Amino acid sequence: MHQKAADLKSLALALGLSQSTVSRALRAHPAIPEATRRRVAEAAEAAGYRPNARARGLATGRTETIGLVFPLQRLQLPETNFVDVLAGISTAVTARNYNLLLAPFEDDEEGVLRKLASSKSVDGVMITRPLVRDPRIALLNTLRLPFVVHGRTEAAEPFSFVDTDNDTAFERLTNLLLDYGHREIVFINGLAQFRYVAARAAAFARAHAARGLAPLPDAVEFVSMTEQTGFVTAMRRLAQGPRPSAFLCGSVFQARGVYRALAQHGLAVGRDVSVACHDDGVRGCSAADLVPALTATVTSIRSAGERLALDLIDLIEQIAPAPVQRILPFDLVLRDSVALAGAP
Amino acid sequence: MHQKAADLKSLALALGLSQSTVSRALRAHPAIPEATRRRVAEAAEAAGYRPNARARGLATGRTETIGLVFPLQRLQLPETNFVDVLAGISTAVTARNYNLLLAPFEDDEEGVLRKLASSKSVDGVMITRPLVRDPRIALLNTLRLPFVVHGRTEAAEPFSFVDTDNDTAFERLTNLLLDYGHREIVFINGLAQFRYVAARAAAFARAHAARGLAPLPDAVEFVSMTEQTGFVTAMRRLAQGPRPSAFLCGSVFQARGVYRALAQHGLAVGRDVSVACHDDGVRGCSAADLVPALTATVTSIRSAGERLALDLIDLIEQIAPAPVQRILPFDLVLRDSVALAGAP
DNA sequence: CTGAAAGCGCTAACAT
DNA sequence: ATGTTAGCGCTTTCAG
Repeated sequence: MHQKAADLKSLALALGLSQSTVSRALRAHPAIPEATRRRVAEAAEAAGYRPNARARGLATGRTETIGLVFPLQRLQLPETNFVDVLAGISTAVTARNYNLLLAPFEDDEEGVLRKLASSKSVDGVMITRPLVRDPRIALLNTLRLPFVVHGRTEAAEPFSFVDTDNDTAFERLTNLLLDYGHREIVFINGLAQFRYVAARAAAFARAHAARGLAPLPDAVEFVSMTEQTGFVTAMRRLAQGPRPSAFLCGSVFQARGVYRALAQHGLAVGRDVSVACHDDGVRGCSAADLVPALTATVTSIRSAGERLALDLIDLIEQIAPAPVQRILPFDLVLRDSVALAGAP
Repeated sequence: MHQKAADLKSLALALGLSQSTVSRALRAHPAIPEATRRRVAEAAEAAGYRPNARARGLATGRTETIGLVFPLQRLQLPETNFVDVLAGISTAVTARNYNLLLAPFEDDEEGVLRKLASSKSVDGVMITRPLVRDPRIALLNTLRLPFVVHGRTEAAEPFSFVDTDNDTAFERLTNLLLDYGHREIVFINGLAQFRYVAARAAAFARAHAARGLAPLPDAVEFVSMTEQTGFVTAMRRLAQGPRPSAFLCGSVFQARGVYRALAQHGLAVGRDVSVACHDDGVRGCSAADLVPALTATVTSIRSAGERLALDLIDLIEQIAPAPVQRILPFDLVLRDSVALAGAP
């Protein structure tokens, strides 16, 4: 047995067939009879043949690789849901037999996108955390690089996205607190530049308006999504002016900080001050595990990641017509952190 | 302005040069005079030219892409240092202008490695968490795919690795506890199949033996590296037999669990029972932040990830001769969790 | 049903 | 210093 390169040419030679026949047989081209297909498949198996991805890509114009573009910084934060998104994406690419190219950037995201597009190293990309108005949409459209956004944004042109139903979730959370009689609600939201943060703030306002109620002045705090920020913000709000009757948080991280602040003030979550939040299902950070258990709208950011990749692949393979726009559902789970306002 | 394909051919045509000259000029080949180089560079810039990565790869046999092969499961654990490794790797590939291909697997790691090798989609790979005897080393060597291992293993053939100095770290940690007079030390270690776990256990034994001391029977617990496991294991050891005088932990996660177990038993860390551990510098999980602050050997797993990628790239570009074997240093940081044994 | 031949876009001898 | 000419390993017309 001589160790040949195990490429198409040598396979064809060994089988006494032409390269094209072997190529077709391997890809189960209809014009190839079952018998030949089998024979070729066996020879390929025996030789340990695998097509050279680059050569195939050069010939077909496709790489079966998708890219994930993200700020390097997102891996450096002490708290991040990025891993969960990545886990979902990994599941999807494994299932669909695609490769995943990680494209971190420090500041020049546009450069990275341009490079991915023109070097043809991926068939499409996923981008995350869109701004309220996000220039990447227009860029990717002109680059003609298929893409799916994790989250929505305002854009003139249509684009594909996978997003949590933030509007409804925060409307329901706000309504829940209002139903329980809370009128002084502080909403610890995320940073204002992100579209989902804006959507949540709008939902909060909408729920109040629908009942002819006005939120507290400065009801909404636009801060980062960390335990520390949740803590600091809650401490500040507890120190100044009348005590809020409830806190609404954008993430379990923030809610943890709020719990800590309340404990520090000797206030019992639920009895003294209610807390509710949105729970993305980040590993090891479940609203259910706080004490007392935290009322939350729960989704799975992991499956959002999975859908993100699956939708992109469908788009690339034209299984789905563009744009694919998907809004993921959530459950509102009542636990112990919300109680009637002004109870004993 | 007509929108040409912006490939080498059209560039060459527009410039009135041959493809090869343009190709050379773009890569600053010495035989090309500065004037031409400039002219070409400007035209390329203007046309927005970027080489087609696949075509270049096919011609050169190189992709400027490295792969990271890992069990999908590692992204699903509630506690993992994987993100930190990934952050380091991302920094390195960004700096060296390489691409990073993520290759998750469910069970068939060998299949993934074979595929990466034969499809020629990466120039080399990084593998992690080697077993005591790891079959991947031999496989990768026969596949002739350049690789660097995060961690060491027993192997007949030489291979490149980046590893923490586990032996020395755990020898020093053990010696520290012994110096403080502790004789009943429980070592909450990792799972026995991993080589670094075995190395740590050996260091623990060595430190005892050097003083003619015998560890407790069943001194070493081979369990997973989570807070929960640390908690459960410590609870068990506290319930059965004489109370250990100190706990040594493999990770801050486990140490957190030990802290919780001690609190539950009304024991004060430091005063009643000492605790020491190894701290990989995982984001948001620093030994310094526990209360009381935890004595630990500290390293940066992030920079280990960075070295891992840098060494692989050096190997690929033959900047460094194989094998590159790097053992990373650590600091032993004394904090408040270790006190003299049998003190008031 | 199968084969011959022409690319895909680039690099790298080998000329000149 | 620049051009000519083969490929790299595969897919895909186009003929038979």
